[in-house]
Amino acid sequence: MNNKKIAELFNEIADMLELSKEKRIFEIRAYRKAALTLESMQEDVSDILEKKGIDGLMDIQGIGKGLAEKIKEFVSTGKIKKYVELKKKYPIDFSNLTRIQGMGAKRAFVLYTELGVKNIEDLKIMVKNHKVRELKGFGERSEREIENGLALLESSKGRLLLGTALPEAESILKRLKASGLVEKAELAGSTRRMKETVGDLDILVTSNKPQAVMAYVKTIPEAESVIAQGPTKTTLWLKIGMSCDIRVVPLESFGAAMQYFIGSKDHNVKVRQIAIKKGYKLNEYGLFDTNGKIIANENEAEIYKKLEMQYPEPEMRENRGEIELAQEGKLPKLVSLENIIGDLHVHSKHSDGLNTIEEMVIEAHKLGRKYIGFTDHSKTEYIAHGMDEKRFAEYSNEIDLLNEKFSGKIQILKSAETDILKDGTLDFSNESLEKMDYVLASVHTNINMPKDEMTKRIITAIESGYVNILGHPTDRIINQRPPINLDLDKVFQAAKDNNVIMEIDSYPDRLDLNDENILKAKEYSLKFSISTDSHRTQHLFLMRYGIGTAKRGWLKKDDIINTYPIEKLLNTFKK
DNA sequence: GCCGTTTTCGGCCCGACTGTTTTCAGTCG
Repeated sequence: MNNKKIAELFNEIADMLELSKEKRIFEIRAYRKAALTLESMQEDVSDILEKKGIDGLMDIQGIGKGLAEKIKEFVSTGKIKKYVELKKKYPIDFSNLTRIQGMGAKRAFVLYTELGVKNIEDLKIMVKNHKVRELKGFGERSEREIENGLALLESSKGRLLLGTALPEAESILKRLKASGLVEKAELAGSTRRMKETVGDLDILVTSNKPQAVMAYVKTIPEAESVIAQGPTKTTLWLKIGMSCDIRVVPLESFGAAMQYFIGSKDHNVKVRQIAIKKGYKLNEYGLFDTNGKIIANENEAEIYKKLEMQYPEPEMRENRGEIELAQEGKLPKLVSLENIIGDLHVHSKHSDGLNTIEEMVIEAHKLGRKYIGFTDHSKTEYIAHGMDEKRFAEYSNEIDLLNEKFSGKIQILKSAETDILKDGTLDFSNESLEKMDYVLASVHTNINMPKDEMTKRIITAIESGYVNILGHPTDRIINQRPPINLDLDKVFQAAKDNNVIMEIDSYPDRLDLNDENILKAKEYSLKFSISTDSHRTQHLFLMRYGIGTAKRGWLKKDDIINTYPIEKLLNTFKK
């Protein structure tokens, strides 16, 4: 993946430019913005170059001729000349040093010129020998902060999964609401936008006792230490290994604060630009006219309205075109958790699930599901106790019996998560496949195949005439395993031609397809199934993560097959 | 270095918190 490396280089170039005498702050900002964009992009820049050339790069928001050429230079030579030149002057490991809280390029440079610190290891030694506190602009306090930062860096695991962050945030919110000190407490930031990974938590509260709130938040059991605290904002370090900002705002500016703190940064910059064009000023306290008079502040939707825009749901706020749609009044009405009436990817004890089919069915019924499809593994998944044809027949009989038992309450569908084998064939006999209500097919083995072969393998399965849903299509595991090598355009086209549905696997470390790939799949007018990939009853609740991802991919109710009544659903599966 | 309904020049979001340089630069989001 070139994107991450180039992003790192761009950030370092920005760091080094910050040190030059002439203040090229907008050039610096351009590098940082491009780095941010590259980091969150799914498609590798080398693929873009290959397909569309340098123009393809320049189509990316925030990347113009200069940066596109630098990207191209990196892809073809592995280097960026400008970076190499600057690095001669500043032989400092900025990208790691600036990961320390409170350490930017300028402080890192002082450490280099005064103490010769080039990297984290050097810094550790200087901190240990108490050399840092002697520097001008640093003190004992700063040295201690750096020491803490170094320790933190070693213990932190980077961005946490949404599935870890969201429950933590909800537990803190619940505590704040129960404290009696706040009127409103809401989640903001990337967690509110349901981003698949989260760097820190942002919580917003309104209170007429901000001091008391600040005193209280230090004492919550989730907190390990206090990183910073002022009269209206506290930054905590949480035991789970991430920081959490808690801000107090007055009730009357709550809407403006929510708009600001939900982000994303890119979205906000653009919204503020729109405000400026209309002669307004927007900040976290409100929307103001030229005389400083408040136009809107208490209600978030009101702010968008005054800017002549529709209200975009938080999941869409990534500056990926939602602002323009909101201005035109053309935002889609996004799917919601309430629209979901079935789950089409569920495991039981018949393979690697923890619960029986009946236990899963009872839980799904409690959740209000109208149907549940079982998709235990096929025989190739021997570690997962996958089923052969004989065991599939037993499983099939059990489902028939349970359908009689639960008749009128919830319908149980018969399927299997059929492995797509190395050559693209399916891991069940056609006879067994024909007995299923639908076929979910996934790749689990030989995941390191070259792109052409992997694409061919999946398309072969799609064209078999048996597959209805392609399970976790890219097979990535967030923070652990990259996506398989696939030409998604070809796969999506084949899926379109063969009426195959794309899965959005809600399991928090999968979220596959992800938001960007969903947006791409939507261009092919594909349909989607949001499923939980449950392996125990508790997993049936994970649906909300898939919904969040679907909303980030701008999906509407009608795009999702498990919002359909059962008759319509079964029709969708007809070949 | 990017970008365009102020369009090829001249703008580019805005404020909080910290430490320490007592009036502000650096950092962060």
